[in-house]
Amino acid sequence: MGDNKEQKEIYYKNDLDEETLFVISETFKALGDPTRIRILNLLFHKELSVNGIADALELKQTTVSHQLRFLKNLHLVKFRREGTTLYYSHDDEHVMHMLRQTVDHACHH
Amino acid sequence: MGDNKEQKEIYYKNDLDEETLFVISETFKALGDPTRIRILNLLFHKELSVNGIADALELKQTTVSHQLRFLKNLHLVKFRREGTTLYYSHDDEHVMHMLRQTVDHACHH
DNA sequence: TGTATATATTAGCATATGATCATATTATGC
DNA sequence: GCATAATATGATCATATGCTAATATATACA
Repeated sequence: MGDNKEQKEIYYKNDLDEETLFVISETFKALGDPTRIRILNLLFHKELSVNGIADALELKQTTVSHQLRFLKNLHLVKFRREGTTLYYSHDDEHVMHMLRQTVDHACHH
Repeated sequence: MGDNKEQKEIYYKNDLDEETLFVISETFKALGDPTRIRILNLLFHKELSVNGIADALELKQTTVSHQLRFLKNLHLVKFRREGTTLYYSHDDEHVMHMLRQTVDHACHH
């Protein structure tokens, strides 16, 4: 490896430690399912209730709820309560940015 | 939605069509497995033979071969032949960039 | 042709995943 | 308290996924 640009060069290990690997793969796994992609894409602009998401995407309430729990565990979405209604919104700029980039990449092709 | 920055604003659909959805989810699925992440991370710097990858990551040759086929089908890696040896290297800058970003994101935490 | 090396393919199995149904929880208003 | 609306949870099932062993293919070279 060259010695130029040493200040900007970052050394990357040939292999990743188990914990890092787990975090990375879980993050990408979250984006590796059509239903979750649709939900996150929908939440790109606006917050929505569980039933709001279900109606917009023509999914069962229970399906949406399960996937939202999955996304919430990974801190990719958050929610606020208003009475009995929970309004969900996205909660990870990095992931949303990657999703947007990849949507663009896929569309312009 | 505002009318400002109209030239740079892009309209995104509330829902994605099936084909786009498939491409996106397959791409992220590829990055959603620890073994494939390790292989791509290893190929970030250099090209390597199948056995080279297997040795570096302490994986079976057949495991590496299977995952390379998976990645090749998605055009994420390519190879060149030299005798009986196949040297694999990465073949998708966008995906490699996302991977690097996410590795950084996961490490600095 | 035969042998050795490198890689690919097939088949099997164990586990993970995602959708659905039924049911439970939570909050509101009467 | 009771009824209703919104959401969450648990269990089940079919399918997807990933690793492995065994086998096949391909190339080089004697």
